[in-house]
Amino acid sequence: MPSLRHTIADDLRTQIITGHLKAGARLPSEPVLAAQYKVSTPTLRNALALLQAEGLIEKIHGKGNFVRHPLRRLTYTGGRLTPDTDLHVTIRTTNLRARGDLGVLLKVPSCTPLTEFLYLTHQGVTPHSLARVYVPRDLAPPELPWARPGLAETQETVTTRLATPEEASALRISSTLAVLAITRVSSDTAGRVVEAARLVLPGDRANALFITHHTTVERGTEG
Amino acid sequence: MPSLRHTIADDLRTQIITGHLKAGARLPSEPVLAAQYKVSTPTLRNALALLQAEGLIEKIHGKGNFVRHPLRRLTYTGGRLTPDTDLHVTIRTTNLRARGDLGVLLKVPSCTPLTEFLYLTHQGVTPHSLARVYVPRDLAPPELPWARPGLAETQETVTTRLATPEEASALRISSTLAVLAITRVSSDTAGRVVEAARLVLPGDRANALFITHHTTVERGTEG
DNA sequence: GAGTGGTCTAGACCACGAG
DNA sequence: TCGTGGTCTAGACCACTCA
Repeated sequence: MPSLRHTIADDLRTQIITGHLKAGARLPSEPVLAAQYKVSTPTLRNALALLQAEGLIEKIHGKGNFVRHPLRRLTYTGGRLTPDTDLHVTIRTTNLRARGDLGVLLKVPSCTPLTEFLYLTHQGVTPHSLARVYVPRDLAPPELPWARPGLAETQETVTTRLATPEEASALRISSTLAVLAITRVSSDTAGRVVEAARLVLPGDRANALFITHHTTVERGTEG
Repeated sequence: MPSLRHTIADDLRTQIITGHLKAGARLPSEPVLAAQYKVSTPTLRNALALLQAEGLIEKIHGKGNFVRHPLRRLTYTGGRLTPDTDLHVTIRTTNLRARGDLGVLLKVPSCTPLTEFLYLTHQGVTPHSLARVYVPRDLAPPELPWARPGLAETQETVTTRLATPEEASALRISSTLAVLAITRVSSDTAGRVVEAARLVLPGDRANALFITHHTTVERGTEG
């Protein structure tokens, strides 16, 4: 037996996909919709939360709920964001010292001098991704790490979790929205970690794409 | 100003991490906890939902809320699940025909005969991942696709979304829990799609790991 | 100030698990 | 049968946006 919120979400989803509700359109207010579906407002809000997680609607506090423009998805392609028109990047640089899990990630002792680059990308006025890139300060920092010669391997770990309140406000998303959290570690041929990065992408508008090119014969490297 | 649910989640999280609440222990019932924190039961449940999304607790209907054993995380490593002791796999084979997005994914015309492999992996009694693998029936199906010679490229797209009700019951997770959804497409040197797979991993207990080996010089392949 | 969504309350009833 | 979590109700109050 499907729950009420799923039934309502299914109905609204159909209206959006069929074009009955057009991209950019504002939905009726939550009390009005709740009355239409004969449910309480929390139940209606649960239904909208499902659509929000799917990236079909956008909730804007004080303004209303809006149908998202379809397929405006940000694609993270193994190592970098795909270039896109209308994409603005804000970078803030901070010097700090390794501590705790950051030291483990970079394989450096505690208190090693690091440089943190905080990237915040916007598409138009909409924030789209948040990245913290850490580089040991003794390594040449101004270049793009992935263009540096001697780079041997990049490991990327993808997980999903709910946005922290800080991320939610920086990315202007709900703190109940899941995000893709990517931890990227690049090392050179000597095994030294050249760069570590933590990326946060809103789950309702982001994909991560990884492409593996296979060589002719795959050796049986065990795991 | 932090919300009540975050404050409560922070407190419980601290108790779990410090070992004040031990792995496997059952938390007090939700009405009891709500009374302790002097909040309503929905608010307390919202706090627990945060911890559930982090993988710190497990909610079992009719039994209670339990502290999860730490770091029992399933890691999907670009192309396959890491072998693990105590891992059982159930496979169901179905013959069907391509339609809609499945045809697009496999780059075959509609109604092309396909074989679907439904994988359900368990760790002990706990379901851990759900995968649907599609192979065109005219290609040799019994082998493991990633061991087949002539395989040229694997593209994997990672997104996050909420579990569908069907996935939730198959994986025995809450339908409010985010999952990692991975679409994997493998093609051979001729550009034909050898295999397409849709994988679903519970977000509270799964990582996806991708390793890129860089060659000496990276050509400027544009995106 | 009017209208919107965000958070929270204090219940009710149902479905599941174990004795 | 009893206690558990899952769902839902009908409100209240606050924060944000815009006129």
